[in-house]
Amino acid sequence: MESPEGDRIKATSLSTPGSSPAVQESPVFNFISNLSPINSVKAARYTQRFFETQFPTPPPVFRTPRLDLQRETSFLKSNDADAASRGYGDCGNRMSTVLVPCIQKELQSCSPSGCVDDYLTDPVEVEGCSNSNELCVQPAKNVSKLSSSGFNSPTITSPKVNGANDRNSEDFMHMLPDQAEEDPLRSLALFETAIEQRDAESFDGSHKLTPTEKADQNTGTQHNGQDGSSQSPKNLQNVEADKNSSENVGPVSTGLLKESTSHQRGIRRHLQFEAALAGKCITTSKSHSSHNVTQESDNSTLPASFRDWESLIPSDIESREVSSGREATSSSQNVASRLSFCQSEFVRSSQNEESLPLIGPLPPGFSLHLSSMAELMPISSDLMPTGRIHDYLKNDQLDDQAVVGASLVISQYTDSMKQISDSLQMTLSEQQAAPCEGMMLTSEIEELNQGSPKKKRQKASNSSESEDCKRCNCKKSKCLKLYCDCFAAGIYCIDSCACESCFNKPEYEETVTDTRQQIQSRNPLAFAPKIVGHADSAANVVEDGNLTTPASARHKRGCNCKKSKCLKKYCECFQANVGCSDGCRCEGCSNSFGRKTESKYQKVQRWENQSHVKLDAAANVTDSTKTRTIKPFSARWEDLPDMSHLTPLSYSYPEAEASSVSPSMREFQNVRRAHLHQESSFQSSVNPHWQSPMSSMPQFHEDFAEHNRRSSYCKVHDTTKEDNMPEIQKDTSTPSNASKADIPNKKQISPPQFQSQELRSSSTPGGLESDHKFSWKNVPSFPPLTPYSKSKDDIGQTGSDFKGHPSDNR
DNA sequence: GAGTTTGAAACT
DNA sequence: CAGTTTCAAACTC
Repeated sequence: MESPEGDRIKATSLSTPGSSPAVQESPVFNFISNLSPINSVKAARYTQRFFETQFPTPPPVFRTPRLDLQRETSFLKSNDADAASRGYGDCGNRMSTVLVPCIQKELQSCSPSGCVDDYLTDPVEVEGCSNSNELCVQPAKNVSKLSSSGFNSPTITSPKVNGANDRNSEDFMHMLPDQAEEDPLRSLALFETAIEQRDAESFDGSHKLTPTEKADQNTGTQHNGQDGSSQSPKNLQNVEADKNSSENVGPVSTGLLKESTSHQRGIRRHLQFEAALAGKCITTSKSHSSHNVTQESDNSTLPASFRDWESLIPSDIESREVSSGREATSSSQNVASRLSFCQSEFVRSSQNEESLPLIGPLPPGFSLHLSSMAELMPISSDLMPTGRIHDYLKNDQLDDQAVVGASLVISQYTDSMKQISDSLQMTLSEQQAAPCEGMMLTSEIEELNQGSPKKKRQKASNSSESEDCKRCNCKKSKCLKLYCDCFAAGIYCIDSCACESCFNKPEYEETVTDTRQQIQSRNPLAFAPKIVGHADSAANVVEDGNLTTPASARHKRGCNCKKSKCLKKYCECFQANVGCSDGCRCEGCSNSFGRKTESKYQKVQRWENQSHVKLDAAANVTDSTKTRTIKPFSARWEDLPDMSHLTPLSYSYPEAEASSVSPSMREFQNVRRAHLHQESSFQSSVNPHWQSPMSSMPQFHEDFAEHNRRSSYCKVHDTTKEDNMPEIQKDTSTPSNASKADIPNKKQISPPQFQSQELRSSSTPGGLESDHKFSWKNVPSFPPLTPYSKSKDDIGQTGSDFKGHPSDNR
């Protein structure tokens, strides 16, 4: 555990020449810092530098393959594609870039508060540190989770404690912030001691854990080789390794770690996205003054579940939490409450602020994909009283006025903290386990968690959002195969899942990662969205008064339905509310959202024409051919809205209609949905939760919003994906033989107008011959599978299927 | 709620 | 690559 401390200290001193100015040494500053997480910045900074000096290359957690980046981006793109890229694959670059201004700021202002501000705005600097310091482990884990959606990042299982968690530090930390207010002198002394020891030992702690982490990872690797197929996941052993390593760190924290680490991690995993949103919530609502200030300050009691975001605020609070496992554990539910609360707050606020990306309530388990959102969320230092304190303390003006002013700020700070803490705790029971829009009550949640899997499932099915808030029910796959919807979606299973022997949990992160890697090795796009949609296809064109909404979204590989005729949810295309394409191998396709081939569409047209004939016999000749002549462009899905008035049904959203109509009616409505989706100018399958930057046309925003209100935010597996299809995938050129879409291809740029045409053609699966000229040339995701593009007529399909009375075609 | 059907995923 | 098996969701009764 010997470390080249001298070198590191040198490096540290170089980067922070003014690390100990008069301000920091002053009692006033100590006291103030004692009441705020300012001091943590110092530790984090040290660890960051330690990392920088010790490891020239970024930690392996940054080695997220581009594919994963795409996947992650698919979830983030809706918010901010650029930000997403910054938050993920470019995190290393980002780190390097943000570090410079941060250090510059430090040089400009040696005040810790200033540093806090810097850290709050440059969270990635913390992330760059992947080593053992508590303040760095969390960021590292955060990064790990960022890439864990790809499950590619090695698990950083190092304990969340280090040498910095010495007795004095812990005592000092425990005082914050309430006790400090009551006993400033003691806190002052403890703080000074803690600072001194941290300065001297933070490197030791980091150094201590570095080999431990390595050993830990090696242990995991060995286990991987030993029991790749073992029933007990290797992560279990890693967990043990964690504990062992933690014991090496320090006796004070080890026991507490054992108590809390597992639980905290589990909770944290489930709340990652919420934590991210919480961070964003704070950012968003920074103008809301005390409320948000308290949210931020309330971190002092937040357990690990919140630290993913909290890591952006490097603070002794973290180590305090770790050292106080009891506190962390007991408050974990509060965290969930707070986070959920903040999530909803954020959603509301984000919807009111144009500058913010539109994010709806997110499904639970988004952790793997959205944990990186925290990185995208600049944290305002305005929320922290440190900035205001800094105003008092800057220029080393430590006169009485400064002391009084700073004390006032601190007092307000602590008061608001308490208030918000109370208010947030009230939301706990309602928000904690209500993954989908908080619709489940605490009693329901408890019942759900206590009951059997079936009971869980039943409960879930009874909940109002159950239809969309899908939870797996895996029995044998251990939720480690694509059979598992959660796993396939890149999310962890949650309590509401009814799965058995589930390993798709944060505790088995490494197992999940390895499994995922294996699957990806077989199929690099196995975790890519199955539904690819061109959001910009929303550029509906009004042709001849008809809205030509291309059903751009398609199943990437296409379905292979044989008996369901693509009219049931067995069909992935139908399930995703997308039409079948020529890439589908389905037989007897009657997908109401769009059939595979043209012939079926012509039958629809015939049906439409027949309807016209019936209603307007005087104007139209009964000959359907003549009808087509009258309306030459009617052979398009876009024209289907015209016949909406001929149908006895009024459109209702799928979720609303599903439960209130008979099966036969439902299928008929499915048919109607095919064109009503066009009517609504957007496919329902287009992700209502994550607005793609590509969907820039304003008229669709309302559609999105409306759909957003009506549909659950938990449709992770189908609809969420398509709109979030990474640009690189959306525009990816796929060889014609890449029917399995296994090969990511180079980006192909096509003229907008051409794409529009192409998309239009895609909206008419099985469109007219004239439409085939587009031939998916630039829609590589749906390669023309000519062998399967045989006419539906050959299959013997009848137009009656589309008339909405297929009832049960089996 | 149990059993059946279905098609994707996994396996050979 | 094709055929088979496994699996979990969808569906039916």
